[in-house]
Amino acid sequence: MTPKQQRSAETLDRILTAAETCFAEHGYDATGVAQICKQASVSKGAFYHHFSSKQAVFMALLNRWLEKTDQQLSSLRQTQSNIPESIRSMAVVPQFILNNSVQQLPIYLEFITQAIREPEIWQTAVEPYRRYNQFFAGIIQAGIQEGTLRELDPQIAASVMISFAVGILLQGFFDPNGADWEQVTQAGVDILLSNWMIRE
Amino acid sequence: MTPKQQRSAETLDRILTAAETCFAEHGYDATGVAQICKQASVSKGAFYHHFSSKQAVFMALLNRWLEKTDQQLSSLRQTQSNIPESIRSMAVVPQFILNNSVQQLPIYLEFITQAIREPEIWQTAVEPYRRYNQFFAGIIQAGIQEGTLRELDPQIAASVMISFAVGILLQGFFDPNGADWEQVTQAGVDILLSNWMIRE
Amino acid sequence: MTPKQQRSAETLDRILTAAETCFAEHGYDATGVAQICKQASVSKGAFYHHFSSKQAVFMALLNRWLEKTDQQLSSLRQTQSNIPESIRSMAVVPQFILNNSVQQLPIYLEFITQAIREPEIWQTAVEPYRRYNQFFAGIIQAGIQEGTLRELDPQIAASVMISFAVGILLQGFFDPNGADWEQVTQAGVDILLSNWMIRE
Amino acid sequence: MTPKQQRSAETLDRILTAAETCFAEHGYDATGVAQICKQASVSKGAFYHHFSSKQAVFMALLNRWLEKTDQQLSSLRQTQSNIPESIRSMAVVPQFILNNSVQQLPIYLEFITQAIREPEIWQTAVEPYRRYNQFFAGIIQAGIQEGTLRELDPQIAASVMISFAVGILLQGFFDPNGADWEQVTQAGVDILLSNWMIRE
DNA sequence: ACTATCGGGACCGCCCGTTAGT
DNA sequence: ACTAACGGGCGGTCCCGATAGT
Repeated sequence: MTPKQQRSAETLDRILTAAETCFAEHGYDATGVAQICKQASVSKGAFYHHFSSKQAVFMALLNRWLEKTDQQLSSLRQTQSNIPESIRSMAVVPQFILNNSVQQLPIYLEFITQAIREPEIWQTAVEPYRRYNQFFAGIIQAGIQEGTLRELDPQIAASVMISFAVGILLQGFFDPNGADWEQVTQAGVDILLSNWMIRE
Repeated sequence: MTPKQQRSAETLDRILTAAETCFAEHGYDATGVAQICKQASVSKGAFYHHFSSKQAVFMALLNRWLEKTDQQLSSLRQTQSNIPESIRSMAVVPQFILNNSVQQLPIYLEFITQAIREPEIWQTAVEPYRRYNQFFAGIIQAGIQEGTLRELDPQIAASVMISFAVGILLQGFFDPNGADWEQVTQAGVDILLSNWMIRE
Repeated sequence: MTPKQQRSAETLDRILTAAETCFAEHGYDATGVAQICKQASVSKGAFYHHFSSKQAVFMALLNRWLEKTDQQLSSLRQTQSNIPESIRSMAVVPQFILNNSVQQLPIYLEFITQAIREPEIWQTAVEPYRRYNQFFAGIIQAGIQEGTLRELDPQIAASVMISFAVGILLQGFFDPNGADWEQVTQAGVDILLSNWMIRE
Repeated sequence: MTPKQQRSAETLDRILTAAETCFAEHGYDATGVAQICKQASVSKGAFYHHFSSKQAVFMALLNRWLEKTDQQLSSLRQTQSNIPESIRSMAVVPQFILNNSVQQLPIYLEFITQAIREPEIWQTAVEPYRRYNQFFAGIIQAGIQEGTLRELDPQIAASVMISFAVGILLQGFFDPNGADWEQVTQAGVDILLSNWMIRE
């Protein structure tokens, strides 16, 4: 890695981070390229050297997020205990997200909003999204095989679980004080497991 | 002079409808006032005669939607059967929405997105939102009283239920063919009720 | 004509005239819309209310010029004398143009240059251009019928005449002092007529 | 080091050729330096290593063209026959240009357009231009001396001839199918010679 | 109530040229 | 000799809103 390449990579990262901040704070449309450049202490020339358009930064941000999520998910699997315990421990995730990355959440909403209208964005997002579904379906499948979960359609079960999580996130995001989201999450997981687990 | 007022009301409605279409199709920011006017076959002057700004139309649209939702909710309650049956029958609602008003959905997402940043929008939206929660909490409360549901915190239960529904809507909207959302809804409702209902 | 319409027409004319000046002085590309607006004492909003783009002004200018040329040509025909005299008297035209509208000439060059690349411009320009050819062919035809010109192909003869005039204009424009263009014109016309006229 | 110099010369030529193509296709102003570099498969640094500015390439192109024209003109003189025949044989030149280098022609128009506004360009172009005039004047002078052309002002005659040719080129370029330019050229040359030649 | 004209700001994208580095 | 990264400014377009007039 020559010093030049390193500098270039730093610039690129500064732009991405600045863009993330700005988009999160003011939204994609309300954020100007000039604003991003200023925040990143980078000239417009540099900006357009690294990205072909404002959209491109948005896409890059999306990809960056998807990669990070991929990593976090795979690290989530390494639990030694049985599947039901595993699922129960996942109950902290929504709460964690709501507590730690509230400011990032508006961007995720915009990812979705844009994905509807920009086929390119949708294409980029839908593939990982479906993979995530498979990931959870796999966990449930494992639970069935290990004999701790009753026989159920893993795909459907995964979708139920994710729907529940997504709903909590969206509402916790929109109205953080409208409910005790921690309790709600807990209650939801309890209900799911009470139905899925095999009682001895 | 009634005919004049009527004409005025028609113009107003044309603007609102046009705005709804445009916002849904291209998004709030990407939609220009001129575009709305053209779609509504109305001059810009007329637009600004009826609305003080683009934001104002957006707010009006939001209010219109909230009112409609209010009506639909209250019509939902008039079920003669017992509460569990009532809830079970609600399972068709998400599917109905996904089938019939897909093109409207992007605008609801924008309502949320904007609500985060515009306190005025948030204020307008959060009150009805909480009311809806209460509405469902009330239903559950009724179920407990009528003896068909076990003792549970109505608020939490309502939130669980709504979270689940919201998650389904968001995903069914983002990836309609990613899962059989009808089955997922059915499965979710079954799980909830199996946990909530009092078994005899 | 209401006062409003009148004001609008004035604005439009101010823009056109300003654009003509700027284009002639600095060229189409080097002239900014802002510059035109400033010269015309008009806001950008007004500019884009009347014209959809910078190109549109250019086209309007072209049309304006073509119309003016149409008028001048038709007024040229009303000569009482015979055709050869008529043609001989036209010899003053190039000189007149070179003396009086030198500053306009760069625009005409740009009309041609752009016409090559913009089919829309070409379409607009080629029709009148061919009409002008017909006009001169008609004159020559008349000379043949009146018995002062020998039998010759009017189309070809007209093209020869016009080619000669165009060449003089282009060179007189590029290098005004490179030759005595008045004499050259005179000599050319003499040669043409000596060949075309019927000697008695 | 010869191989290095050769490589450098090749690069330079690639840039010039690429620039010629781009300028001809999109015009000087509409062509970006980046575009030229891409077409030449060369980096911007290399471009500015060889040329100080975009203008400089343009000038280099102009010079290249003038040199080539110089060569072609001098090769034109080597005719053994008498001057009138020589002139008559030149009638093929415009047709040849129109047939073979139509795509180059827009660039020549830009040479002229720019020459009007850039004194440096004008200076570069006007000297050869006048030399070309002298060249043709010399031919006519020779014709007079050899007794095949009548006594006439060689300068004026040359200008008449060139004007005619220039006019044909410009029109044949603007509207190739507007006339049979071959016939027009032929007719023009015939007229000129019928007037200039000494009849026996 | 409704229209046409207008004001001027601001945004995205690009462009020409420079420079640090190979 | 050649490259990639960068600087900063400008240009066309559009947009929201205001105003003068019907």
